[in-house]
Amino acid sequence: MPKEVTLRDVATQVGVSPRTVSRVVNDEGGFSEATRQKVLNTVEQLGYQPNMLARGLITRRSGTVGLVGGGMTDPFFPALAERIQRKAREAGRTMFFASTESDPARQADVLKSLWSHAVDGVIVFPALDTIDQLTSYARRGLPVVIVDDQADAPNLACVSFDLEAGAAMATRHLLDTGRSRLGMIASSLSPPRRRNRERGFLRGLRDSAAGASPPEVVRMLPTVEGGESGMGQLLDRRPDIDGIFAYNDLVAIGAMRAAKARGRRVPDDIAVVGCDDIDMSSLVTPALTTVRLDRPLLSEEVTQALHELIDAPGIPRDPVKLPVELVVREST
Amino acid sequence: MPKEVTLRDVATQVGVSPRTVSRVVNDEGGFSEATRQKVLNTVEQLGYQPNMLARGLITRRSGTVGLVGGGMTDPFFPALAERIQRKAREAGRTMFFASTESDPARQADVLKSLWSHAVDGVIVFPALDTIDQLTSYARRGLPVVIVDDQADAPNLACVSFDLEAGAAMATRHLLDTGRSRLGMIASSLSPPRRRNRERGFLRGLRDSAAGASPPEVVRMLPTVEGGESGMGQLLDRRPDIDGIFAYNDLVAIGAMRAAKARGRRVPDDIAVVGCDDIDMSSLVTPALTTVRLDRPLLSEEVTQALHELIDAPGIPRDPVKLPVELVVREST
DNA sequence: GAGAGTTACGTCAACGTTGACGCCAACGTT
DNA sequence: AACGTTGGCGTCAACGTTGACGTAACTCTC
Repeated sequence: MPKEVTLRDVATQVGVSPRTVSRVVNDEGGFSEATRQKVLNTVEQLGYQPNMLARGLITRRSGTVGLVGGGMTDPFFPALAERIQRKAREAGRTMFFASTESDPARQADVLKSLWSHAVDGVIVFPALDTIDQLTSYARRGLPVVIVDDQADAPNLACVSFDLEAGAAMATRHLLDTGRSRLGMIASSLSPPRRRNRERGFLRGLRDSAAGASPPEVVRMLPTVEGGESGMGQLLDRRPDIDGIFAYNDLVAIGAMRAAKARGRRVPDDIAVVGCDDIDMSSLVTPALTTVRLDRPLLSEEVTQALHELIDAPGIPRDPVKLPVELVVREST
Repeated sequence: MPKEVTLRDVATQVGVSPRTVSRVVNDEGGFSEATRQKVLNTVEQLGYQPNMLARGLITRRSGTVGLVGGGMTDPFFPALAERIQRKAREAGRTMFFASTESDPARQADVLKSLWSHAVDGVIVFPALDTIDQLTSYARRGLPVVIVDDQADAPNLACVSFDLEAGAAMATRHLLDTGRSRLGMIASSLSPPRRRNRERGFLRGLRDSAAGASPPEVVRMLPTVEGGESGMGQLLDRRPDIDGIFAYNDLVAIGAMRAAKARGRRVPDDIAVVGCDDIDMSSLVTPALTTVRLDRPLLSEEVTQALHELIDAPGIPRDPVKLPVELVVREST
């Protein structure tokens, strides 16, 4: 293979020292306009590309960020990942993507690998209860942005949606539209501290003056299949159930399928509310009422937090809590 | 920030030279069992992690691979990306992900960035007509696996689905089930060379003895919205149309929506066949008949090809063509 | 017991880049 | 005229690791 073009190659051709070429390439100043032109021309001509490994070895900045998530099977994540990646690229960084499959051990592997590749920072959708793992990295000097969980450490920022409020809104909407026997299909992958949706659901019920009967909650994998079996269990436990709040839209879609399969009509017999507002939710029949999470906003906040942590370390950051919105469609 | 633990730190603590530690860590041989134990213990104790930048600088292997795709909005891609990433990790490599947004210029940027990060190889879903761009990198020594297109160069492998056969199967299925006025919604992002689906569609029609009327083809963005407007155009051009082959499942779902919106029933009035078999396709109503692309198979072939190119360079590889399968559901 | 091979290390340079520092000429100030 | 300042560059070392090579001790062979 033809060896790479290096600073030295450009330097000898122009007739200056590598250091000067470096200065021009990084626009450090300290060179004349004439040399600048000559260097840039030669860079273009030879197709010089700086070697990020060498640069990173000395500056301790690799120009990369890691995105660590549970998996790409829930459409909410890819749509977000794409936006984050675009923003990272606009800031001149390249993105490592890594899936944890919601497994703390895998998350540990993934972080180890990213760390040894000297990423400048990571954005993490934490697997189960891994806050200690993450704060440990943050303390070792790695900028970490945690989505949908809270922690306090240097080099660490937290961004979440106000899912408790969202869940409460969804619940009140169910009650306001005449449902009174509610159930929730929650996620078996959320540790107690992160069960905001459940807290919001219960709060929404408590706040309501109406005499709704005590709610049923089941916990399932947050997938379509999980939603199907969750709905099955709820119907078994309480055949007269008439309103469901689902952990996310996939679960809600599964719940609607199971309801139909059992001869219940949505929304006539049972109302269903999801969470996330993935693209699919407006395409299914009936179109899903859901708590919309503003992905552009989240990606904006997350990347901004990360870039601030990287470029201005040491400044403590307050946790950010993003508002959510109820989108009423046909399923309620 | 606490400085990193290096080979030297381990070495001084154990009382050997850094080179010996390196030998143990990389299991090169040339050390006694006793030192091995001591080194490994100290590695563990100090939490030593090899610095991949330094290692990559000298070995010219960074332990990373790039995955370059058009975007994550089509669910086909994330599902594949996740499998590929898992296999890469099993092979000890970390994955860069980059989206080109189907724009050749962005693809060029992305490849440049990956190249300067010294990726060991890339898997590319090429944007439009960018074969020359890719072969150029391959010739410069970068292992490249191209999905769904063909090229010939050193360090380059091609893997595709036999979409022409798939499209022909879909078309014959439409004809065999009594449809005779067919239309196709193709993709405006496919350059002529890559219009296998269209070729297969037309071949399927030609091969059939039955006197089907000449087909209509429109080209749209391969999205739900594209499918909607494509269906609109087809119905305008030929109101009696009764069978549609869509570029992919998203387009097919859009087409079904548009058909319903215009009062046509699927499958009674119009049959629709998609392509890809994304998860969503079995969830919509009516469930979509589609040409299934075997994602596990593709990810297997693609990663195997890449790892062979990386680990055994110079061996020419024949293009791989993967079989497809028609899944008949309710939309036909 | 001399030569050859093997084992278990150490030494040194190099990968491509940037930080720290130094040098010289040109310029401005008093 | 002497002095500081600035612009424009070069030199050298260092980042953490591995490739190439050296070497001392030990083992085997006939």
